[in-house]
Amino acid sequence: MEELSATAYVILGMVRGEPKSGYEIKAAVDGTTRFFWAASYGQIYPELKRLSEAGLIAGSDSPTGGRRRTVYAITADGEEELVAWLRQPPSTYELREEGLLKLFFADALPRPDAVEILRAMRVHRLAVAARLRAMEPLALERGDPFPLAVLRAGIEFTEWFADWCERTEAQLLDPDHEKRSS
Amino acid sequence: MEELSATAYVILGMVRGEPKSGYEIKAAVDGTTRFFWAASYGQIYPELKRLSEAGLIAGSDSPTGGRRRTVYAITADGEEELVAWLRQPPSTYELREEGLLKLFFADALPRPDAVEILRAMRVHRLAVAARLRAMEPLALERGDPFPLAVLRAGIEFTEWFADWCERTEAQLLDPDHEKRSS
DNA sequence: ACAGGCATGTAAATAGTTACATGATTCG
DNA sequence: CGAATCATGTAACTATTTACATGCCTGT
Repeated sequence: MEELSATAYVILGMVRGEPKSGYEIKAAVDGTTRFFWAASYGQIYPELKRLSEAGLIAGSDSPTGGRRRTVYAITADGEEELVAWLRQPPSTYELREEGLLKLFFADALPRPDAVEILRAMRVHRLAVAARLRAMEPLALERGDPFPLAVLRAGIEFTEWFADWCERTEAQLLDPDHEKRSS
Repeated sequence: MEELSATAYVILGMVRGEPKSGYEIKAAVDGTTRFFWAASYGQIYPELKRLSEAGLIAGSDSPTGGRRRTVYAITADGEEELVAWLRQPPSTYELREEGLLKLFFADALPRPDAVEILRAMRVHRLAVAARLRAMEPLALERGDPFPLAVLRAGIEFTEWFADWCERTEAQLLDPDHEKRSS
């Protein structure tokens, strides 16, 4: 058997516990892991078929009224595969941030426009932080320690980033006195 | 004219200032933006051809001895395109971190193995932080404020992340007394 | 002589997004 | 009734990595 894709493991992890439909998996991803690992229908549905054929998940019809619906449950093989993957040291780390890329080249802009990049980044991050903070009470209620920890990583990261933007903006406007208000 | 890819702008930004060969662009990316925006030869060389045909960069032969070599310089049109892109609010933000994904599903593992994920993440981040710190003196010498700011973002982020791993590990091992040593 | 770095490029595979098509159900 | 949501799926495109092929030049 070939290597599974990261999306395959996202699916395995998501259907562990309660079985889910493709639609529900997408919703779960959007509500939780989206901030550090996304998945689209174009990945999910074909992957569900592959995982099903490989025997790592099993689909069963579960229509809601006249609306056809297939929910997938993890199999023993699937659980084994998931756990084996979890035990391997993680190897994908990428902070894809167009704002940092633009800032890197901001020398090509007049100073006020360059600073504007930082302002835009900060505004965006503050909005994200608010959304994540709003999700925290729900995650707390659920009581699952790992998703909660991951959410808090997202919150802390986003707030740290917004703060970094603010500090860097100040430094660019007043470059000689970095240490004044420590 | 169609929209340009992010890689196209990376190239435009990299050849602004001194002209560079494809090989040098790759080296520059690996030495600087790699931590938040990478590019491979498979993207760079075809993109150089496209940008050249679009008149945004201009290549000129510049062999080193008998070794053929083409360096590309940005054109006025290219500079305009780059600046227009820099002025638009950034729109790609993604923290792709397999470790967080694994941690999210770590419920499937016995507790010590779950904690091991955090330890592996931390070890990795500490190694990255060391590499980035080693690059700081050079960036300081160069005196370009934007690349330096971006590098420092990388350092701060990496160190924050390593610290978060440590704190979260401690909390998972001793969940009831989160506030003891504030 | 040989290793390693400079240099250009392509092919194939994998990954991932976007847009669309289809149709049912629910809620206002 | 119409909009939103549930639900499944595909096609086309874009992005990205990996591996390979080729060949020159420099230092040991």
